[in-house]
Amino acid sequence: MAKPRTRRVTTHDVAERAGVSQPTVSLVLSRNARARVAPETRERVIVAARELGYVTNVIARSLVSSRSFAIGIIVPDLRNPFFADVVSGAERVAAESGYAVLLCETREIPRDRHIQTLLERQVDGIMVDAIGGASLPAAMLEGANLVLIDEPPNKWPGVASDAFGAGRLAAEHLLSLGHERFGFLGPATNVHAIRMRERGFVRTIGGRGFAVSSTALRRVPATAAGGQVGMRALLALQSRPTAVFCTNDLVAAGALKVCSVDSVRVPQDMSIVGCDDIELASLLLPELTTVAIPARELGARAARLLLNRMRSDGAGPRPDTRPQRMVASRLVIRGSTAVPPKLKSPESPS
Amino acid sequence: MAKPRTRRVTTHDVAERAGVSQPTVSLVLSRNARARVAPETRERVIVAARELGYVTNVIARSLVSSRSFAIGIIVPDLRNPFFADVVSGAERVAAESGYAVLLCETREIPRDRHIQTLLERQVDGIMVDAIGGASLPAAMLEGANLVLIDEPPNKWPGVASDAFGAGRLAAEHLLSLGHERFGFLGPATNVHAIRMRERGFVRTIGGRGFAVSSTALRRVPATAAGGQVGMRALLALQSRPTAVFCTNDLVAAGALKVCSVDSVRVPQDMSIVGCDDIELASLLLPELTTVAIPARELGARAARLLLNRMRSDGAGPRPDTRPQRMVASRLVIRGSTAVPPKLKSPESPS
DNA sequence: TTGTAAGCGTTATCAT
DNA sequence: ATGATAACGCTTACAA
Repeated sequence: MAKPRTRRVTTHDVAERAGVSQPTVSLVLSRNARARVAPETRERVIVAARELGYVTNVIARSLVSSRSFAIGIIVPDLRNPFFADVVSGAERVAAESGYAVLLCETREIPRDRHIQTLLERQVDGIMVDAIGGASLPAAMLEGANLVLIDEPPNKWPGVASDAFGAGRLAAEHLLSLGHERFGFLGPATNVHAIRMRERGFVRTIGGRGFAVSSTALRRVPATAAGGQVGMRALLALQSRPTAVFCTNDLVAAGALKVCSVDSVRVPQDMSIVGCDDIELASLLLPELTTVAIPARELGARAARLLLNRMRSDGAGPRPDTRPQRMVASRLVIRGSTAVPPKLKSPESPS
Repeated sequence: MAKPRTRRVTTHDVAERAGVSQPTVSLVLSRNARARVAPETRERVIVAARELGYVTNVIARSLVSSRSFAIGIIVPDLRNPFFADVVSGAERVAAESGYAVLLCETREIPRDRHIQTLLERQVDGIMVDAIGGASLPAAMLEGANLVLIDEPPNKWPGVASDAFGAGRLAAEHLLSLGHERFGFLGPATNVHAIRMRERGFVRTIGGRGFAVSSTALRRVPATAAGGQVGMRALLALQSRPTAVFCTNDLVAAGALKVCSVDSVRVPQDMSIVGCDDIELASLLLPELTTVAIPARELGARAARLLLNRMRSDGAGPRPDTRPQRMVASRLVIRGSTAVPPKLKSPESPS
């Protein structure tokens, strides 16, 4: 009962108890099972280990093998459901492969500091999501195993959602409904995916001869509060848009709320399209039409890519630069979009 | 330019370049700065380290110091915004203290497997949130540094939200509005905090001579879908409750949606109270009256408690069992609650 | 098949 | 003030 201040149980302890040498224990307990050990010896070791409550010391293993069996993931803010999903997907894949995940948020701690500590911890790889891949400290990351999530193709490999396609899908949907006056709500940002959503939307609209007028393109933070501010501005416009694409669902939720409060009927008077398809989207009323970005899948793929590259590592200088994997976006039509209200156009006086 | 397959830069390399011994480098680079080294020597070492791009190997440090400077956190599912907040709060505190956070979700991988790998990685502490603290493998955790989040007081210390108080606040609010027929929507679960929310509500109602009739207490999953199922059942009841408390905001969101769809006006015909106060709550229309549980604060406190216990560790057998810290709940009155509709009571024929 | 010996990159305890 | 020297607990040749 009264254990004398439990010291760690090591392979030496197990060896002693089993009456074998320490390396033999190591062979039995850790090895790829392709270690050739006499069955009865093996058995003795296993029994001794269990009786002693032996726990592998991964730290020691890491030191000698130069692999930490840990990977890091850096995201802006876990409170954004989108990033929580990305992390969740990555964690799952990593854990299933026996890798630990070191979580880093850049909300309060600068990105490069996180990178520094991850490097010091000898992580076998790092995943970076949406935090300016272009400006990463290349020197520091010399030889590091890096995978970018939702960043532009770069000196590092990565996985990305089809952000341009997301904007395009939103635009095509609204165009097909017959809309002609469009608004856009989103932040001024250097996050690639966010920019591409906007570009996909604007370009597609433009390709049909329409445009998002400069007054109807509002720069607002990518939050629900931002969406409210933006939509209020749009509603105050001389000639309101009949359809608005929002950079993400949070913004769309804010926009939707302002409409409801101001008795602007959605979708009859105003169509709203979001992006991401977080759970929130289907809880609002009307339910939000949005473009689904498979965040969890994105994280999972990034982790898989990272694990693959780690395996193939050490095989000399790698040809690297595999093509960027694109994860398809998907339009989810729900209740916040419809045909535009009858326009009071010059030709048809009301 | 063409670096010859960069081998790791070690303190030996730095020592050689600086013309000092390896331990001296260690003294300069790592130590609490209270190392007594000649200023010029120190300078030479620092310069050499920078020129070589030296990066501390925390793994090696861990091995010798028997501390990994890492902590683990185990949560059910990061996709629940509540847990994302808990993790976020913990990560922040840990990172600020130089600790890495190993993230573990029990959604797909069993809890005890996570614990095992955490232990193998020699984490300095573990935080466990809402996953059955009572049933934790005590033997395995012998001597481990554990902090429970939102679990009942136990053989391990912990921090918890005032879950009973949350239920009580919801009840008092509805009682003060004059409600007399109550419903409750929540899961049958062994998660302590969830049970206590229910108990706080039911007991408080009961203390005023009212009760949640068995038909109005619906067991549904703690999800939006569950809330929908539950509310549909309540609406179908002979004598509907006029006020419903939901175990969390997700459930409340589902309930609210069903009401809207069925043209049951909230709050005029039906009052709904949620719990957690996740962002969603203020994005719905009407905005959700709810009991705020400071998830982020909960995570932050848990991390602080853990860090404190780690410091005070090694000081022999610890008296442990410090009192459980309770984080206060707070009622947030928004738009989903109001006085009950005029009742068609037996005494006053319509 | 198994034991001996070496070493991973630190920190820590000594002498010097 | 600094340099040998010895751990930390493990994996991996290599020898027996």
